[in-house]
Amino acid sequence: MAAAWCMPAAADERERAVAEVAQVYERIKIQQPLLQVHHHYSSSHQQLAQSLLSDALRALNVALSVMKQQRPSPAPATTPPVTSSVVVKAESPRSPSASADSEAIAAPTERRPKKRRSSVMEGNNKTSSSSWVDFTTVPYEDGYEWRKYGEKKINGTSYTRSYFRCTYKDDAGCLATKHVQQKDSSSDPPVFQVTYNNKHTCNNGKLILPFMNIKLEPPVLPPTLAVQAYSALHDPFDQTMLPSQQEPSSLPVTMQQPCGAATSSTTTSSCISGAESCCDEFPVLDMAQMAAAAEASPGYDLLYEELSLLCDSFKFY
DNA sequence: GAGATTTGACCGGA
DNA sequence: TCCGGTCAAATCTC
Repeated sequence: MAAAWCMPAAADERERAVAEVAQVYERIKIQQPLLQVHHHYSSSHQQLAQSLLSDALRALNVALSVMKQQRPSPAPATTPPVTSSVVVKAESPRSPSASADSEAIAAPTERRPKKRRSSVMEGNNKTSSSSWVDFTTVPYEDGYEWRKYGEKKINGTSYTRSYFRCTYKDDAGCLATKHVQQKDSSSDPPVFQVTYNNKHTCNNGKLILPFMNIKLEPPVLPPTLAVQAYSALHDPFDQTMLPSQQEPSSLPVTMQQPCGAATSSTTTSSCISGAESCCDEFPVLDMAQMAAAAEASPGYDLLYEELSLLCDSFKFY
């Protein structure tokens, strides 16, 4: 059965699954700051939510690491959104007067002619590179640094779209870009659509989680940890979720027997990357407790929803 | 003064 | 021709 994991037929599904898990990881990570915003929560609720989120992020990262480890061909940094931070400023931070002044001073005459672009624009390579979309209410920093390089009013939208590229584009040749578009819906908090293009090739794939103040590196972990991750994200009594009982199209159970051995760990900077040290204290999430917290405080609905999504993502494993 | 942001122009695809 | 994405000069911030 482990062989099935390595079969090319499963590659697409695996890629999809990895992307899905990574997306949930990203969303949880991005929405963590919500806990800091809602000060009216009791400290115990905050602690609970914090704990749950930290556990979920750790578990997800472990699972992602194992999944990536088992890919048939090495595809470094193809994981979509285990990345990226969005720094969206309030509309036009520049003061109106400054803007007006600059216009009055510089506007009248034409700008100098610009250099002609090279024949192939960077963006035109997108067909062969990755692109994915995320929706978030808190487009905060998430570990990568971005530089804004443009802003456009897009037809049919009420808000301008901001364009960002990796700060290290020049230094490291990182081609990661993204654009942020606030949705028209009058939801509170506002929802932003973040579209990512290309993966980060900078920073050696390190992921910095500012909220938890730890660094995660793509770890090399024993597959048993992934099983723990799976267990941690499920009601341990819900046997219907066991992969062996999934429909035929679902992915096989492979974490216990990966194609390639993954035993050595070169990472040291975080608990998640330190496999051995984490095994003993790997969390077991109490979903009932989480649901209760969600009921007790409306703000937890989002978090609960994210974690439920997370669990769903693991059903196929 | 260096680096980041703003913003109109430019470019290519549909 | 329109539109989305990018460029790059001008401007701002530290």
